[in-house]
Amino acid sequence: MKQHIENLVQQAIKQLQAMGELSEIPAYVQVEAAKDKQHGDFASNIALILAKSAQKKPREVAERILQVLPASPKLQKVEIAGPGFINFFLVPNAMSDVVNQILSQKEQFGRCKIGREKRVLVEFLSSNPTGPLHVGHGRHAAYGTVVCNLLDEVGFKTFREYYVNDAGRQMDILAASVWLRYLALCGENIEFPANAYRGEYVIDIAKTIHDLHQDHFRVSAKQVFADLPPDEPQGGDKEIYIDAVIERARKLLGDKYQIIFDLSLENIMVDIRNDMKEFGVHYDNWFSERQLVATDVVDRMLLKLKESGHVYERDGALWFSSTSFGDVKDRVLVRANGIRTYFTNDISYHLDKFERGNDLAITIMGSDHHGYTARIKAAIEALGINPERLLHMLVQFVTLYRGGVQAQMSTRGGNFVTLRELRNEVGNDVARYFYVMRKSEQHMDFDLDLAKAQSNENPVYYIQYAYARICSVFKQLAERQLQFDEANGLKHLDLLTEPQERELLNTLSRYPEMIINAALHYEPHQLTHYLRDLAADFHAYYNSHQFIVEDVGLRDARMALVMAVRQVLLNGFNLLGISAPESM
RNA sequence: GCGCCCGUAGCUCAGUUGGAUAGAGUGUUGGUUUCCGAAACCAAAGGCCAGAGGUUCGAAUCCUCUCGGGCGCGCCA
Repeated sequence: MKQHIENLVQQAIKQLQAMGELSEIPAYVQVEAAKDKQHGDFASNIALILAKSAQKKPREVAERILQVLPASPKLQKVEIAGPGFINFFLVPNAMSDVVNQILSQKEQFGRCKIGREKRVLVEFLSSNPTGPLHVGHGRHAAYGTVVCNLLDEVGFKTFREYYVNDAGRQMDILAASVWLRYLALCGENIEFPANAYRGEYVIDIAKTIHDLHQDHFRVSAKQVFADLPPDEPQGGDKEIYIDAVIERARKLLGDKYQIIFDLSLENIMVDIRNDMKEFGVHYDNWFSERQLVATDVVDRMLLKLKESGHVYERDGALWFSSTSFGDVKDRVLVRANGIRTYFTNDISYHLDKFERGNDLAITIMGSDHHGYTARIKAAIEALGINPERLLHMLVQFVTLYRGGVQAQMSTRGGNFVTLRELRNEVGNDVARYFYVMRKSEQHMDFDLDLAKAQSNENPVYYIQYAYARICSVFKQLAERQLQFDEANGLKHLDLLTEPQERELLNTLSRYPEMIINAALHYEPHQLTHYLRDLAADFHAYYNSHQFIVEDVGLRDARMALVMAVRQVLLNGFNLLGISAPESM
């Protein structure tokens, strides 16, 4: 409908241009749903925009547009208001056709092809596999999934990937932590390093290993700690100390070190995969940094970068002059000790993404890493790839609130730490919905009391209740031995003239454009807001009119409308990944 | 110190390339059920869009500055 009116206006101004009354016309005509019912159903500010170049008063321009505006059976009246807005009033059931569309297109309603099957690799979450996922990660998982769903819905081909950072120092710290816990289980007297991973899960992994291999990896505590530098509590440096512990573990364990390392990694990854599976988050690929490093892609990348002329040596290290591409300082690729940085591997990973034939690569990451985007884009550009093909979406932190006060989030504190605990407490649907109902770059307060409220306060139940209510109406119809005749309903859509029905038709017809907007801006919250609106329109309708009435034509028409509402709710739920309960 | 993000109702937040009287939820107050599910609906109250300048027909939105909050600025990942 919006499109229809835009076309009419477009035709009108083209004609005026042909008549020499307008010099330049804008690339597109802006028509939007009027906020105030007194302003009709749609409004356009086109006359205000054209006024300057036409050197006329806005209202005069509007007059001229109206005079040449093509007639349409959908329009009841068109008028000029305020400083020069053109308000369009539709005939009472101009929108009713949308019911027809929804009921015939079903789950296809809202899909389109503007993505033109472009391939988009979306990397999200990608946390270090050094522990279970916590509540902050949940937001990444939910946001990433829904963004992908939206992109697929408008015709892109997404590929969902988790980059497993299994190659860095953090992993060695984990392996060492597990080993020390394991030694304690063997009966050794272990002083746990200040900088080691202290979570319960480390002990669990150690137990698993001990159950499996008994004392196979046992070394006396005396050997482990002999001649190590002092740890932080003893006045030393915890970083230096933990590195020394790792070195010692490698030396004492030899080949067995890798077994501990792999078992630790495997345990964490199994946990993360299960967590994601339970949360309904699907990945097409789990991309291992270690496997990446094992290929020649890093070497090839470095060669290409050198050929680009933006690489130099200084202080024994190899540098990339990212400042040539707008970064604030140059970055090290290969350290003086010969070891490549995380950055180097990551550039290679990104090169690989594009070599795999993706048109676009989206990285969803924590906003605390925003300083990282400039250098990686710089590297991509240096490699001859258009940096606009790489997009970074930032996700802000999550703060939990319980009883109005901030819940403890530290690893030590007993309250929520993990995503799994949150899901168990509030349920997957609520967690999913809450995570995406705020703009991603907005810092989020997660109110646990609200999330757990099985009542009117909870926005998830509000929209699910609308769905269940509609299902209930159809059950009621059957109980009264009545049939719903869809064809008959569609034939009588012109009977839907109540204000609540108009409102509902209006909201339903907004759905496709809302999906496009949400997808193209990577904003799932637009969908949650829309569903809230739709549910509210339905509840208002429900409370003011009976659907199951004597008049068969009216009854079928109303049932058709309500069925269309149910379909759109379902489509939205599917995109969000929440359930559609037929009763609650 | 430099850079990025943010500041909208008591609270949590929308506000789509600048548009008409800035909107929801929640909370507060009052009302609605012989009727398909009251997890609902209706109504009232609640605002100097952090502050000050500027751009123009028109600013929550764009520019500059100030204040206040978050996050970055490793040969870590």
